[in-house]
Amino acid sequence: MTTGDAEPQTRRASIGARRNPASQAAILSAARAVLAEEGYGGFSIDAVSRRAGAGKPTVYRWWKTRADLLMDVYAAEKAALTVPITADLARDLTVYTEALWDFWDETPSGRTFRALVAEAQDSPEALDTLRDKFMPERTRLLRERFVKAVERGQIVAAEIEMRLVLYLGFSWYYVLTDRLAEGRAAIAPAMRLIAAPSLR
Amino acid sequence: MTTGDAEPQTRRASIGARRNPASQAAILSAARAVLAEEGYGGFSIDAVSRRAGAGKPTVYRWWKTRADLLMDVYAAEKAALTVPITADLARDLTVYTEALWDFWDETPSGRTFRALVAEAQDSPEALDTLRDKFMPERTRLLRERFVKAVERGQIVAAEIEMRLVLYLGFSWYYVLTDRLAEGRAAIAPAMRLIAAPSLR
DNA sequence: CCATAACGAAACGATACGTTTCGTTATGGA
DNA sequence: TCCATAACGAAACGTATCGTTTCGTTATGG
Repeated sequence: MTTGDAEPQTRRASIGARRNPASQAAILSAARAVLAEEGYGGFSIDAVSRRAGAGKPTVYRWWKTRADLLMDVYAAEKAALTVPITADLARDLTVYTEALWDFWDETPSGRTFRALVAEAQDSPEALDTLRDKFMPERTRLLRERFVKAVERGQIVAAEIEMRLVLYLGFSWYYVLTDRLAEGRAAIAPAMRLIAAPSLR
Repeated sequence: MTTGDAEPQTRRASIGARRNPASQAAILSAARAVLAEEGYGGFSIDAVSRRAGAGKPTVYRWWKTRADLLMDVYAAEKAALTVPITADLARDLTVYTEALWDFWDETPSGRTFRALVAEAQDSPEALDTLRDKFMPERTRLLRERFVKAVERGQIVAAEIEMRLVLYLGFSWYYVLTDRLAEGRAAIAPAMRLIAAPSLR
């Protein structure tokens, strides 16, 4: 109860032979709160279900694995983040990255993201989820911006993947070492390098 | 016993009122084998001590935390990796990175590295160890190469940190998503970008 | 009206945590 | 030579979490 996510005292009884969305919402909210307060180390299904006032079977009914729950916690923040789209790729990337890092800082999402990456090292299934579902969804707009830059003739198509990974790795490194604040000043110059015109 | 790291059947009894280095060696070897075969998910102190034929107190006597043990497992591989030093930074980085990725692929070190990063998301102490001890040791030679490039007037000093993080993030992304094989072709062009001359 | 299914609670048997207790071993200073 | 000392492996400690099962309760929807 140290955050505003106080769960109701009243028991959430059955509403009949169908799933209760209120249970799903309570669990998501509890998961968010646990991550914010305890980080990945304190994130257990037991802790989440306790805090949500839900039974563990209810948690597993809605989410098969911890990774699935983490992904939904991340998605639930529904950040109003879009990648700007001008003719200046470096500038667009800089604006987006600064907003993303703010988002990671000001919500539990940074910790959720770190938890997802950690979870992916624990289980191959979680890694597949991260690689084949989470990342593609989250990098779609970003990739489009690189495609546009190709169409403008600024960079070559064969380098899209390489530049995208340079971009992602840069943010991953800072968030995974919990040094977002220290890396702030490096964003703009890094984006200029990542968006630099292909030579020759 | 599915690797060559078979542990002795003979019990390692006390050798008196002092630590037995054979126990340390057996535990390191067992930790290496567990990581290679089970990955981070199967890496527990129980599993390691069982495999080493050692008591858990012996493990904790030599290593305070799992992160400390993981760091020693990584260090024990003592890769014969050095960063070449010519006037061509991009080429030096490419040669080094390809060797590093081979090393990560051919030894349990890739998995050990992934385990370390995951462990750092679990505990703040492990993160400190990774950030303040492990990474500085592992990136010393790398940083020196960037310094040399500055001395040659190829890049500006203020960009060293930014370029180093671009470099590290690139490898982190591929190893943490278990996609080293797929990223191989991107190494050389990425290194050319990271080592590109500072403009103006 | 009643078969159905989700609900919270509690307990299950495993496994891992980090620590303690035990009997055994052999050192190294008195 | 003797003996306090400390590390050894083994086993057990109490606690926590895993994913599952069992239970009585609830209220739907065919």
